[in-house]
Amino acid sequence: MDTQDTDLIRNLSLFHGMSQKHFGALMKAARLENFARGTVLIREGQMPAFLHIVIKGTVELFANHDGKESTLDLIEPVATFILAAVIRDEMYLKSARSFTPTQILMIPAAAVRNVFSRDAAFARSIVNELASRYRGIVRSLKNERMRSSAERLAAWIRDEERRQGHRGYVELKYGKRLLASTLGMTPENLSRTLSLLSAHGAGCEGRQITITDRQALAAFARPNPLIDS
Amino acid sequence: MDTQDTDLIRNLSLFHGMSQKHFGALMKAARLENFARGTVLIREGQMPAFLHIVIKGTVELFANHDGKESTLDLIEPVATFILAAVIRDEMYLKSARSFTPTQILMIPAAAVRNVFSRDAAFARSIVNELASRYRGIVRSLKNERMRSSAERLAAWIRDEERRQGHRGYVELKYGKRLLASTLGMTPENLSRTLSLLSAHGAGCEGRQITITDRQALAAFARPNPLIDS
DNA sequence: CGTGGGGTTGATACAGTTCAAGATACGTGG
DNA sequence: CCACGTATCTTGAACTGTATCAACCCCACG
Repeated sequence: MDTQDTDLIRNLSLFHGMSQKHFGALMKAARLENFARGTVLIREGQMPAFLHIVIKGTVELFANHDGKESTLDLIEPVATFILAAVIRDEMYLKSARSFTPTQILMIPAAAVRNVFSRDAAFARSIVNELASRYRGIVRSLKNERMRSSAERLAAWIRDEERRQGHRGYVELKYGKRLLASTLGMTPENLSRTLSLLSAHGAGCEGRQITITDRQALAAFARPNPLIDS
Repeated sequence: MDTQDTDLIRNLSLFHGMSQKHFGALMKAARLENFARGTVLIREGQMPAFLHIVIKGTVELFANHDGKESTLDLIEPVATFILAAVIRDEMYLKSARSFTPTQILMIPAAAVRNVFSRDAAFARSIVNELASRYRGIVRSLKNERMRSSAERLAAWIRDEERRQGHRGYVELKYGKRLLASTLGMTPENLSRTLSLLSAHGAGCEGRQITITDRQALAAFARPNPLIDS
C-alpha cells in the first residue's frame, strides 16, 4: 500500500484521532484490494477474517434463505461492513458482493480487536459506527413492519431525492431489480407500484423518477423522522 | 443505592473488568428505580438522558407509526436498552414500557460516554453488547423478509422450546397478543396459524404449546442458524 | 440481425388484515 | 366464593396486498 493511499485512509473518520503508532499497526497488517463487479467478497456462515472498508465502488449486502435472496444494504464509500461479526468473532450473517468494481481496505480482524483495546479514540470511532448502523437497521425493521411496500417506495423516493440534492427528481443509480430487493418487494410489484404513484405525486420514466407533487407524495408516504433517514 | 445492589451490579458482564474507580463514578451518578407494570419508561423521539439496564422484570420495546404499533423486542435481565441512542446522543427510535413490575438501573448518558473514553474494559463490554444486539436485529430483519408468518411462528416455537430447556413444550410467559406483535403478525393470524401447526408437529392448549413431532415442525420451520438465535 | 436480460403487464393464487361476532379466561368487588 | 365485567382468544367472511407464473416488449450487445 503506497503512502498516498495511506494518507487518504488516515483521514477517514474511522481513524481520526487515533495515535499514529496504532494507525501504523493497522496499516501494516492491512491490504488494499480491487475487485471486479460481481465478486463475492464474503459469504454468510463464514468466520470473519478481515474488517472490510469500502474505499471505492458499491458493495451489496444480501442474504439467502430457502431459495430466496434479499438485499439488506448497499454500502458506499467510505464505510465499513461486517463490523459486528469482527468484533464478536462470530460468523457472518450476511454475504457481500461487489456491485460495481470496488476497492476494499481489509484489516485483519485480530488487529482490529487488538488496537480497539489500546486506543480509546479508535474504540470511540468503532462504537460510533456500530451504533449508527444499529440505528439504521432499526429504521429498516420499522419500515418493513409498519409500512406497505407502496409506502416504503414513496418514502424512499423522498429520501433519495433529498440525498441527491433536492433536484425534484431521482436518478436511479442501479437497476430496478436491485431497488425492489432493497425495498423488500418483487420487481413486478415495484413496477406496478411505481405506476400507481403517478396518482400520488411521482412519475417514472426509464431511470428517472420525477416528483410531480411534493405534497401529495408526502401525504401518501406518511414520512416519519423515526423511520426515514 | 445500597451496597448489596452495587455488588450485584458490579458482577454484571457489562461492568466486569473495569476499574473500581470508574465503576464508582458510574454508580455515584446512577439511580436504581422500580416501576409498576405498564409504565412508559421512554418515548420514541425523545433525547436520551440515561442508559437503562433491566435488573428485574421484563421491558417491552415498541414503536408506533401511522396508528399502528409493533413490538420490536422484549428485554429481560440483565441487559441494557437504547444503548445506541445513548452512544450517539440521538433521539430514541423506540419506546419502552415495563411489561411486568421492573427494577431499572439508570446511568446518566454523559457518565456512560465519559467512562467509555477512559476505561478500555468498559468500552469493550459496551461494544460487545452493541454488536450482539446488532446481530440480533439483523436476524430479525432476515426473519421478517424471508419467512412467512407461519414459518416465523414455527421457528420461534423451536427456539423457545430450546431456551426453556428442551422439555418438549413451550410455556407462554405472556399473552398471545404480545407474541403476535413480537412475531410481526395480528392476533387473529397467530390464532389461525397456531391451529394450522397442529398438522405440522405443534399443538396449542391455553398457554402451553406442545411439540408433537419435532421432525415435522423442523421441516415446516426450515430452521437456519443464520436467522434463529 | 438474433439473443438475452431487464422491465412491464395481465391473470391467478395465496397470505395476511380487517371487521364482526362469539367464546373463554380472568381479576375484582360484592 | 360467586357473579360480574372486561380483556383475551377464537372463528368466520370479506377484502387488500403481494407473490407467482406467463407472455410480451424493448433495448443493448454480441
